[in-house]
This record gives sequence, structure tokens and C-alpha cells, in this order.
Amino acid sequence: MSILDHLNSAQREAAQTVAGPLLVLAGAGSGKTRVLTYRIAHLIDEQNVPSWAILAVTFTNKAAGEMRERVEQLVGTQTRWIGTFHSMCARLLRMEAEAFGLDPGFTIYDEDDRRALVRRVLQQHQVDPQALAPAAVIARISRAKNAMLDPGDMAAAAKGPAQQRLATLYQTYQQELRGNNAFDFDDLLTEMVRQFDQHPEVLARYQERFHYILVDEYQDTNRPQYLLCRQLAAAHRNFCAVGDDDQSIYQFRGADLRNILDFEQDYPEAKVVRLEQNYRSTGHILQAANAVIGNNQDRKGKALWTTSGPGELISLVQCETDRAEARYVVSTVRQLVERGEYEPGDTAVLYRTNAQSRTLEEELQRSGLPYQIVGGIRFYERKEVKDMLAYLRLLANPADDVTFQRIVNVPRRGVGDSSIQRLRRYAAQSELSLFAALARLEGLPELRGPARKSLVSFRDLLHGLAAERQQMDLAELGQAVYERSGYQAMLQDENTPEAEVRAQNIEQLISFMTEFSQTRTDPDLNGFLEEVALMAPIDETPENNQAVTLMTLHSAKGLEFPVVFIAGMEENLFPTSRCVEESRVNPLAMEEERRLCYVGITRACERLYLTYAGQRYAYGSLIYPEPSRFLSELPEELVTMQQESDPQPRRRTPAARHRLDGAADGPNRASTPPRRPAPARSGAHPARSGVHYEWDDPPAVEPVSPGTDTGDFMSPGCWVTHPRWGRGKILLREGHDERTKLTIQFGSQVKKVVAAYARLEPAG
DNA sequence: AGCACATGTTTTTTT
DNA sequence: AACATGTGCT
Repeated sequence: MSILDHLNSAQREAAQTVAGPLLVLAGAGSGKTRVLTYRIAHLIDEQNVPSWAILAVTFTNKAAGEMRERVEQLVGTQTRWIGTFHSMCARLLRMEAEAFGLDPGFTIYDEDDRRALVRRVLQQHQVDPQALAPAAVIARISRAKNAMLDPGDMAAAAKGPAQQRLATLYQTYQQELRGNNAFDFDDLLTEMVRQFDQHPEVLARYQERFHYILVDEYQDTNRPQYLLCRQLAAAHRNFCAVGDDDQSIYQFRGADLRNILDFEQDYPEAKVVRLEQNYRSTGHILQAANAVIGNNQDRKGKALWTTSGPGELISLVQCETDRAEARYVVSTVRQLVERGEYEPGDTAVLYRTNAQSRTLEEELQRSGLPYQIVGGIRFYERKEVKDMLAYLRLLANPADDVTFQRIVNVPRRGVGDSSIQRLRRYAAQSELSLFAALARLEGLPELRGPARKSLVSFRDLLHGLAAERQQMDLAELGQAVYERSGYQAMLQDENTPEAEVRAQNIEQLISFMTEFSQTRTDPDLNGFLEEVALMAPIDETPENNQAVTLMTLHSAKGLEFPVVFIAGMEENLFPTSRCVEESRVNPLAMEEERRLCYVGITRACERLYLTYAGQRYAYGSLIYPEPSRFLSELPEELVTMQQESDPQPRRRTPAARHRLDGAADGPNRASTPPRRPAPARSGAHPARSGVHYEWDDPPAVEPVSPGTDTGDFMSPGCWVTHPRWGRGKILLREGHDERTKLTIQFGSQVKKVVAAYARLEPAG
């Protein structure tokens, strides 16, 4: 009896092919994670491979933790080297800091720190941030790093003065990073690859050590990650990559599909195993997923299949407003729960952008259903938490000027811009970090008065903490920072509910520190800061299988839920406006967005609801979106359509009213009942018309509001009988006179008929 | 130094 | 709508 008896034949083949390179093309829900865990278990238990000789790389820390746990359940052995690329690199860079000539206390800069640094670099070069947005500079630098280009390479390849200038900015940015003893996310990978290149003797140790290397979500690896795999696997070549080209959704941050598409060229002796049997979703859901992804050109091509039944139809729900959409989601969840069919924890609501979570959250809050949000305002990005971490970071890495400046005057201690300015100049002259310059304040006599006094006490605070650091455990250190920095007093003095919440957050941070020191064998400050810096949103969401889960489609990668809602299926939202624009130039641009849609659909096991709204708030004003093109890619026979009106239409903002009044100037306008939302007018501004749904050609659209009293039995909402399909409900009327077309729902089928030819009769 | 107020920017997704 | 940055005032 082998562990592998629990797998199907393709899975088993993937798990037991341990020698040589192996590519596992694993479709959504095909048991990929299962294969990986069983493969590791098989190596340890049946091939007698010591667990330290196995390296497994996952996409999130959460996935790593789950895999570690399952392997332990199977074979009772802890696997030490399971983690993300970033955490593995951070760990290796620290472990080998001496060999690499690095300071192991290095700080990992997050997006905020990176932005702050770029701003400073722009200032230094007297570049107007209006003319060259910091975000654009960050993006270009990141792209260069993902291509393994250093500032010199970029300068050499520069065409024209603009690119030349960018290379200069990149160079300064990089110097500043190193000067602060800091790495950004990209650096962790590129530095690792470079250090291995420059120190083959160190690389050789790890090549020798890791007999077996497994990489999950290989379709989302970028160039440096690819190179790292190649370096580490070079000796034993027991390299197993698992991925799905159809689920590649991180090309925007440098993921390169070639890594998976060209695997067989890179490793000619590679074996390829395909997992196409889906164990997750019903037939209808799977068909829908296959149909949508079938519109992509750039793929290896595969078709998932299942032996489970067709299941329910997919619900397509047209909502009047984003608020109605949120209410629909909530009331549907409640119905499913009340009928005893599902628990709240069985359901997930997915969306394209985090901004969409707010309305959903408000409605969930009102409903009293338990819910949790993944991402959004992240715990470790709250100002008070970041401030506290900044103190700790500065203790770990006194060379970090960005961090120094973040907290030198937080809480307020009367150190203003001009004093910092002076200190900076002094530090620059004496080639010291700000922290070191502070320690030698006697060399800066022109700084006097209250500012000097404050700086001296700030210095004493830091030196005191640094001196006592060794005698304290992690949480004690956190507590000491909280109290002695004056942060606690500041929040207490504020005496507001908000300050109270912030105080609680800091207390929670300190209890995380306690937990960290209790659960780690070697809990040091660097390790804690590293873990915090490399957390994905999903990692910091505590496990709660009792609650409705709200998250972005990206965060949902790798997860599954019995019931899935995808909200905001609208053009310019999903796909995003940027993508829509870009796809005009580059048709392939739409493909990543479509893969994201595919990922979303395939998260659902049993029920899938796709919702979209005719009105939505974006950037604080009303917009009138069109249904997403991905909806029209769903085969009609798989869906059932519903409409959801807004029982309490929102008060229009002055800005929105202005726009609506401008749009609708028909004669009936003035007599529109105040309680009813203004029906969309056809013709004048089709893009701004309210709720409607279009299958193919752009139609003239009649208002769709239940109870429209035209007296005509062919209005939306009316029931009709068709000689062949029986009783049905009219969803939509388009066109005029003989060209009137009706969309009618007969049972679970939606049909579109031409009114003049279909022999329809009124029904109840 | 630090505040109140005004203006401008942002939403893509995340390690 | 929320947030960050900038300006002018005290």
C-alpha cells in the first residue's frame, strides 16, 4: 500500500516521477496541491529522501503553511524549506550575508517606502513629480529589475534623453537603497541570482543540498525566479514545476508565460504530465470556464472535464445599481443559509478591485451575516502599525534613513523640516546615516534650541532601546517602544474612538510579536520584520470558515468555494478600462483579464452568480457601465437571467444629477416620479442608459423597471406564453415596431425572439 | 512649527 | 469618496 494509491493515474504519475525535470500542467481543480503534497510525502516516506533536501516554493505563505501541515499529517515529518520565492531569498540572503558581504539587518522596503524613496530621488535630481510620476518611475525600475537589467544596462540601452534620465534615476534609487541597507521586493530576487552568480561556491552548497525542487504556480514566475530555479536545479535536475498557463494573472508584475510554455526547450529531457480531470466544479460551471478561456489565442490548450453532473445553471444577475448588487448578494446568501443548503462560510464574493468591497461590506454589516474581507486596508499598512514597525526597523537597521525620517517626529516632538534638513546636510557631509549623525550631534552646533533638545531625547530613546534590546524578548521590545516613544501617551491624550482603535491595533501587533516568539525556534527581530514585510493579504487574514469571504479575484487564486459570486461584471471594471484601452493596440492585452475571469469562474464548486450593475459609483461620481464582454462569451444554455432593482434608489449627488439631467431631456423628464430612479432613455446617450443588457448588436433599449405601466403585454416583467417553450417572463425589449426583439426567460432557458414572428400570447 | 483649508490624485491586481 | 500633498496663515 503506497501513499500514492489515493491519486488518480495522471496524478500518481506526476507524484512518482521524481527523477529529472517534470512539468505538470494542472488545470483548475485538478488536484494540483494534492499532487504536490503527495509527491513530497512520497519522497520522504517511500524514497527515503531527508526532508532538508527538498525545496518547495509556493505562491503565498498561507499555501506554504497548508502544504507543510498536510505533509506532516501524511508522514509525520516537518519540511523546513517550504515558502515563497521572496521569503526563501530573504532567508538565504541573511543566512549567507557574511559570504555575500551584506549586512544581515537589511530592511525590506514595501510599496510605501519605495515611493518615499523615489520621491526623494526625484527631488535630488530636481525632477518635477508632476512631469514624471513617481509611480511611473517605480514601474520602469521594477520592469528593468524583472528583466535583470541594472542601471548600467539601462543606460547603455537608453534611446534618447528621457530614457537616459530614467537610467540615472534608477542608479540613484539603487544607491540610496544600498546606502539605507535596504532591498525592495524585486531586489530580493535579483540580488539572490546575482550573489549566486558571483559566489558559485555558495551556490554549489545549495545545489548539492536541494536534491528535489518543486515550484507551484509556475505560470506566474518571472525572469529572476526562473533563473533562480535554473541555478538551484542545475546539479540534480530534479525540478518539478506545476502550473497552468490559463491561470497566469501576474504578467502585469513581470510574470513570464514563456517560463511554462518553453519548459520543454529549457529541459529537453523533461517529462510532461497533464491533469485535466476536474474534481471541483459542476459540469455547467466547467463548460462556462472552458468557453470563456477558449477565446484566448496564447495558450497551450486544454479542456477540463468532470464526471460530476451538470449542476445548477449559472445565474446572471442584472442589477440596477451597485447597491442593489450588494443587496442581491446578501439576500441570496441569506436565502441559501435559511434553506439550510449552505453555510455563510461556503460562500465567497470576488471582485476586480478592492474599492468594490465597501458597498458589499456595508450591506453585509446590515444583514448581520458573518463576513471577512481579504486585503483592502491591510493590518500592516495601517499608519500606527507602520509607525511602530518603523521604530523596530530602525533598531534592526540604523542605516535606514527613510525609516528614520518616518518617525523622527512621530509622535510630535518639535522636530520640523528645517531641523531635519540640517541634520541631513550634516549627515551627507560626514557620510553618515541620519542615525549615526544624530549620535554625533556635537558636530552640528548650529542646531539649537528646543529642536536640539528634542533630537537629543530622541537619540537617547533609540540608544536606550538598542542597549536593552538583548535583554528583552520581542514583545517586550514592542511594548517598550510603544511606551517610551510617547506613542501610547499620544493616543491616550487624543481621547477619541479612532485613537482607541489605533491603540488596539498596536496592542494586537504586540500580541502577534508574542505569538511569533512562542512559535518560532529562533525568533529574532529580523525574522519578525521579514515575515511582516512579505505577507500577502491572504496570509494576514485569520482562518475563518464561518464567514462569507470577500476578496479580489487575484487573492482567490488557488482557493475554492461551494458558492461564488463575481460582482461588477462590467466593461471598464472587469475588464478594467486600462485593459480595454490597451487592447485596442494589442489584442493580447485582453487575454490576461480573461484568464482572471477564468480563475474566478473555476473557484466555484456548485453555484456561480455573476452580477453587474447599470449604475455605479466610481471616483465619487456616478457612472453607467455596460455589461462585461466576458458575459457574452458564456454559452446561453448555461445561464439563467435575473434582474434586481434597487428598492431604495440612492439620492443622487449634485454632480450626478447634473450629468443625468444633461443626458435625459425628453418631455417626460419632469414628470418622472421622484421615488423611482429615472428610467434610462434610449437613443440619446446609450452609454449612459440605465439598466439593460445586450447580447450582441447594440440595441435601442427600453426602460427595464418592473411594473412599467405601458399596458402592453410585451413589456419587460410581463409573462407570456410561447407555443413551443411555454410560459416565460420578458426580461428585455429592444428595437421598435416589427424589429422589436424580446429576451425571455422560459424556465431556466433564456431565449431571444423577434416579437413580430414569435406567436406570443399574454399569460397570467 | 503646526494648523486649517484647498486642491489634486487615485483604482487594477500583489510579492 | 478618501487620501495625500500643497499653501497660506497664525
